[in-house]
Amino acid sequence: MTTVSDARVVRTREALRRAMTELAAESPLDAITVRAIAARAGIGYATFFRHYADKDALLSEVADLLIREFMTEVRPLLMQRDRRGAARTIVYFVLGHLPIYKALIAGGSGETVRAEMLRQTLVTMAATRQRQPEGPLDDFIFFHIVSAILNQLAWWLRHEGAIDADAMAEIIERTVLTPVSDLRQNPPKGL
Amino acid sequence: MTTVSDARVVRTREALRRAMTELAAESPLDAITVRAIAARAGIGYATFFRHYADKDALLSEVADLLIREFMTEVRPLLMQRDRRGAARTIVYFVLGHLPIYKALIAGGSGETVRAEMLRQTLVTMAATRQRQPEGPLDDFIFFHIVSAILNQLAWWLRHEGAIDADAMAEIIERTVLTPVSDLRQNPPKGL
DNA sequence: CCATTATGATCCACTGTGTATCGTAAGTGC
DNA sequence: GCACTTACGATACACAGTGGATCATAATGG
Repeated sequence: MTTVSDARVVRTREALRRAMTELAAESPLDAITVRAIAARAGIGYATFFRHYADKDALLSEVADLLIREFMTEVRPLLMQRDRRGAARTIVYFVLGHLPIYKALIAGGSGETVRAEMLRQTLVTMAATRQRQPEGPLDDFIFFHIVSAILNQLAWWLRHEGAIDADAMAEIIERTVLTPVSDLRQNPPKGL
Repeated sequence: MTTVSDARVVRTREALRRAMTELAAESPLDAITVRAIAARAGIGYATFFRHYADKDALLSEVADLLIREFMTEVRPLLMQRDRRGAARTIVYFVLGHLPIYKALIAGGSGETVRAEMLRQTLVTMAATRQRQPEGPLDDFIFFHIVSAILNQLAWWLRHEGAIDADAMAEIIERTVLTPVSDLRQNPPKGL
């Protein structure tokens, strides 16, 4: 395959990721053609396939980079007990990278991208988990936290300005983090 | 267009809805072709287009029927203050119609179907709302309730048997309904 | 029973995908 | 700086899926 150290390759892939991000902000994923991505990136159509097997591979890479960046910042906060601090960090991190997160999480393809981010986050976290899950409840809780926060952020980014960042952090803490923490400490009987 | 009272039309459309439901349980939506739907339904390819403009129109109708059925049963419960009862009703209703809900909410196209159900539910509820939303928080809360419960049900149906119905109802009440109720009664300052 | 109308079969133009080829241009290593 | 390597753009292609059209056939409702 292509050499990764070649400056042309780096340029081309960056252009493709950028084009994908822009287009995903404007329209649903299945309305975006490979030709449109290539055209937006300013590269030839066939060249696209030298770098990515298909549209979804490119989307996966974009989502993956986003998740890595996000996790690096947010994970340390999740480990400590300060739920409000964690919520604030998440909200302000998104706010600090508004264009790309708005495009991908709340844009025309947000649906698909959130599903991909959820999938990759679950895989990543499963691999790097501190302690093993103690039962189905742990799996459920983790799934719920990630999907609920992603969906809440999507709403927030689509209604920019409707709720200020600190209020949003409080909402995430009170509607997701704290209830889930209570559930874990006092599980339903029968589990 | 086609006459709705003609027995042939009724039969054909039922066959198409059934085929769509079955196929949606098996594979992601964009992997399902109109030809496959027509073949599964036992009707001609071109006949499909006499009844639905495209695949998505059929999916919309299927989702719409599902939502009507669900709402008829669940809405009265949501109006009262008995949150645990409402959660139990939701869970047992889904359990009582397991095949179709499992197929559509948790199946191969669950992603797309949940998005469609969320969309249609928001539209329906906006039209029949008891009182007008009092601000952005009401909009947000409604979006969160519907999407969080749909996602939790999807997890539950995909991990059938992992959590029993009563425990699931308790979880929905404690992680969604009660926190949201608290939020509404005591909103973050600044809203 | 008969006029109506949905249906199945088939054909077609159109769009998007992914592969192959080939001459050109740019980058890399010495 | 120069030669070698490799990515690139352009183009052509087979293939799959879409949605519209036609027409003879069969089911339906009055």
